[in-house]
Amino acid sequence: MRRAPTILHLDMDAFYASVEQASKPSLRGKAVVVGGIGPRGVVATASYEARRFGVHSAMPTAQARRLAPHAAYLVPRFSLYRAISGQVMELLGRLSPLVEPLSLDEAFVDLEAGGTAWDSASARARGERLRADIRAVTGLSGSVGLAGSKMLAKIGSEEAKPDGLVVIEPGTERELLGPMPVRTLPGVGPATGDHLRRAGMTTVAHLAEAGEDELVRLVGRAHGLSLYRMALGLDERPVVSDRDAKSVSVEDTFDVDLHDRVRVRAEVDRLAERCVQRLRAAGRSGRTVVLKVRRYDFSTLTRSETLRGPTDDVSVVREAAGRLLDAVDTTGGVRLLGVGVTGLADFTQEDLFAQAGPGAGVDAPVALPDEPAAAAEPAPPQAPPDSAATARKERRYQAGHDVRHAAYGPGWVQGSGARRVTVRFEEPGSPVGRVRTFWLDDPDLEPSDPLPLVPGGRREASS
DNA sequence: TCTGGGGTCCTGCACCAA
DNA sequence: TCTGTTGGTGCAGGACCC
Repeated sequence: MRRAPTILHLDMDAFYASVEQASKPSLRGKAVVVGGIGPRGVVATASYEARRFGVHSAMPTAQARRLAPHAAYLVPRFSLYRAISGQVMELLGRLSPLVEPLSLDEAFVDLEAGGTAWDSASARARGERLRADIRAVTGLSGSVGLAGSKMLAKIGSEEAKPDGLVVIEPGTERELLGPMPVRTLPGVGPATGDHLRRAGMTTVAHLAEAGEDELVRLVGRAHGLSLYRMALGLDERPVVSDRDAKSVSVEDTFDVDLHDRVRVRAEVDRLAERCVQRLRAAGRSGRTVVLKVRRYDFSTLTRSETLRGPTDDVSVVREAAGRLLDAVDTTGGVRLLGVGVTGLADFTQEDLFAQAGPGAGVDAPVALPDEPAAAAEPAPPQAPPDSAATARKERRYQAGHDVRHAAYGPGWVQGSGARRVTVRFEEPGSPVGRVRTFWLDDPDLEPSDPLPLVPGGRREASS
């Protein structure tokens, strides 16, 4: 535990929803829900306006629609979020070489390692400057926590939300943590929280009082030891940049359960191909192939097979996934399928050995399927790419995505159906725009790339 | 109400070899 | 040779995170 609050945690406020509000003037101040909009979709992010109706992340979208029927429901645009995240991460990189991204909208920064803060006052000044720079460059707000450890910095940014900054002064940790619910601590989710509650522990102070031995007895060795230290406010985990991925996987939930075994096998093949594409794009190979099956009753099982050496050969992964599927009973229906690869390496052994299974190994390289560019990013959960013949056609105009009309200019899809698409013509810097409806095959209308949120691309931030 | 997608880490068990 | 121990590896499942 360091003596100055020089670990910074940044958390962008309702990130996906805020990006959508920034790029669509008509949605500012309105309830916006971003996530899967199909029958089995869940909410990824809700704007603060939508949260007032009780909508929150991970809630089934169908339930959100009942709570907030008038909200705007939009499909995520990951390529845009990634681009904006890149701008934010670049600002963090100016503060320190030690930046640890946790996701597109969250990161830790070690200010001391960057020599940009050494005490409470300098850390606070850096944090406020960062928030101003993020606003100038992206037009969005982020909340900042500053403390002597990662755990407390994260708790600080949570307290600071929305659009604030909180410094937790070293020495005040136990007093601050004591009354907080156990769920505040990282690693305590619903199951552990319930477990602890049944043992009579509902606050962090209860955990500190219980002692190490009791916590180890309750939740296991590794978890118990770390839980006890966290409860005392002790957290020595360093900020680590450049973490290597340990696995690559893809999965799809189907709008309707699959019963046809041939179809299930075809989906597994397709997922294996997508998985290998991602693997290759990352320049990696993997040794263990994992098949995931979620059945009609939501019971989930995984089966894995370890090869003799790492591979990035699509036929090897496909064959292994197929063998794993052969050993799984899918009667009753399949809700989700996934294929993943773990045991990642930077080389392959395909040239050295023929891998297990007929048809695999040292034969000619197998061409990857010719997928559209959009396949490089996660498929929206509500629309597995070929879940229905109609999906391909309608996917051209997903709710929230950008379009351009030859006469009316840039806009975004407000909705589509009955062979028509409704577009609102506005852009980040414009006033609220007007709505017009077109035929799906209108030649003057086409999908387009997102426009920058801050007019003129980006402004230079202070350094 | 009816539960996404992409990950990480831990635990327990089986098996094998020294 | 048999038995018990220990440690590594593979596998499956669970919990958690964003």
